[in-house]
Amino acid sequence: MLMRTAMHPISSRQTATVGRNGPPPRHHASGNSLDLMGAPMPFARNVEIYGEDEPAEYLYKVVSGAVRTYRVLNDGRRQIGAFLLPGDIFGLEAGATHGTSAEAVADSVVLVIKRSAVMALAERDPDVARQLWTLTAQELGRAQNHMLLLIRNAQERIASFLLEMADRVAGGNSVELPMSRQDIADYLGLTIETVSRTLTQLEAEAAIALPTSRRVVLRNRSALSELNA
Amino acid sequence: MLMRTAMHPISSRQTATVGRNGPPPRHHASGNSLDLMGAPMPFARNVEIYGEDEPAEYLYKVVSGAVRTYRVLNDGRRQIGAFLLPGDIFGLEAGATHGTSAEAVADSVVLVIKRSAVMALAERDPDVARQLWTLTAQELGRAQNHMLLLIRNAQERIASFLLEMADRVAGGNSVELPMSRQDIADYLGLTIETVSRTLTQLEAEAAIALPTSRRVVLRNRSALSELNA
DNA sequence: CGACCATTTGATATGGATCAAGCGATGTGG
DNA sequence: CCACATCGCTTGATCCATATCAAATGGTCG
Repeated sequence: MLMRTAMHPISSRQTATVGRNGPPPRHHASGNSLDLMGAPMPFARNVEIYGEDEPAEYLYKVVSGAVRTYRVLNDGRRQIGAFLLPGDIFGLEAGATHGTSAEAVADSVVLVIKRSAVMALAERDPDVARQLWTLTAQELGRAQNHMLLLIRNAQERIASFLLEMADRVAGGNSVELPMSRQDIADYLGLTIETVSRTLTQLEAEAAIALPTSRRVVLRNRSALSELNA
Repeated sequence: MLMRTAMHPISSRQTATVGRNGPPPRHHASGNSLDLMGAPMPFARNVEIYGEDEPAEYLYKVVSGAVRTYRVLNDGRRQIGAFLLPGDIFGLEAGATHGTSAEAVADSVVLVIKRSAVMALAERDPDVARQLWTLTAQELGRAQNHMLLLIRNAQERIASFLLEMADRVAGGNSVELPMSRQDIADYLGLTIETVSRTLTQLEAEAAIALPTSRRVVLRNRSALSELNA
């Protein structure tokens, strides 16, 4: 059983992790307590932002583009745990090292925030501590939902994915997907072929339209919601 | 696709949730900062400890027996997210409500701890706050591992499960499983038949022995570890 | 002993993986 | 600016792991 999956592509070679190149220049960004003192940093498509088991020196917030976090099995099978979209925070760890790897799905800009600064703040301010905890708890909730997703059939997984993306991207019923079919497959625990076929099938059933391969129009949300169970 | 699964059994009727019956009498238990002020409470096999979306008034620590946390899809499919064994803490939420349901797998004793007390403590003591966060982060790590599990084949899932249980139960190579085949199936995203067949198959391959259906002897850990990938 | 429940085993069906080829868009070098 | 190589996606044919349906076995409790 060796389901084809992206065998962590070019990324491992063209790594551009912050930690290795030294910290980015400081920069002030006003906003919520966790938006403090971050430096915006560009990452090209498929470039690694951090690797599993690397020391968690920074945490991150997506400004533009999209990011995937994932883990890889010995034999190369990849499970994408989350897609992060603008506004989403990622790479926040309670422990010393990252539990997943992260890569830019498309050309992206990411706010890079020093973990030590936030941790020091949390030490003194219970509200900040609570926010950190809450962020981790939300990620846990997402992970638990994702487990439920992985026991459903292909149509249900795709429907769920499309509804999720439509809700998060906020463009009404028309969504421009930032990720490839392979990314979707590795997020949903399916093969690229099954993803493609299922999308075609949903189009045939008039649940969606596919003007281009990356653009999806939800034509019948309630049909998708029923699949979403 | 309606994979048979335990349709949340008797439990919903014979609920014995703490919140509904009023708090248990106070009782002092010495130990780590989170072991404070808990009252031991017995739960019979298959009895609900708390339900999804119920207010999280208490957190819990297994004293003896075993507990399962799970979520259920509309159509009844159940995904067990974790088995909790003696020493494990569960039901700790950053938000106001529980994200999963919890039931006793076998007759169990559980330490019931008032959440408000712990929260108040965390407000003043950054170390306690950090511990709460760390506990949630560990659960997140488990959930991420579990997602990886769910994309593997049946043999790999079973092998991984057996190694996990053997490590946690700490009885050398011989493990008495507290849970039924149905529980295992719902934990691994398989059917009860596939679980049974795969165990039989591993026994035929001399990787394990099954003196009784609940007792598993690991005869060849390295064979199992290879499957564990 | 008999009823019940959990587990195993057998036979068959099927959803999604695998293997393979074609197609359209995008980018590159001549 | 066009021809060609490349890449991502779709479609087709077939296979296989696991689900499903069904029955037998075994262990437990009254």
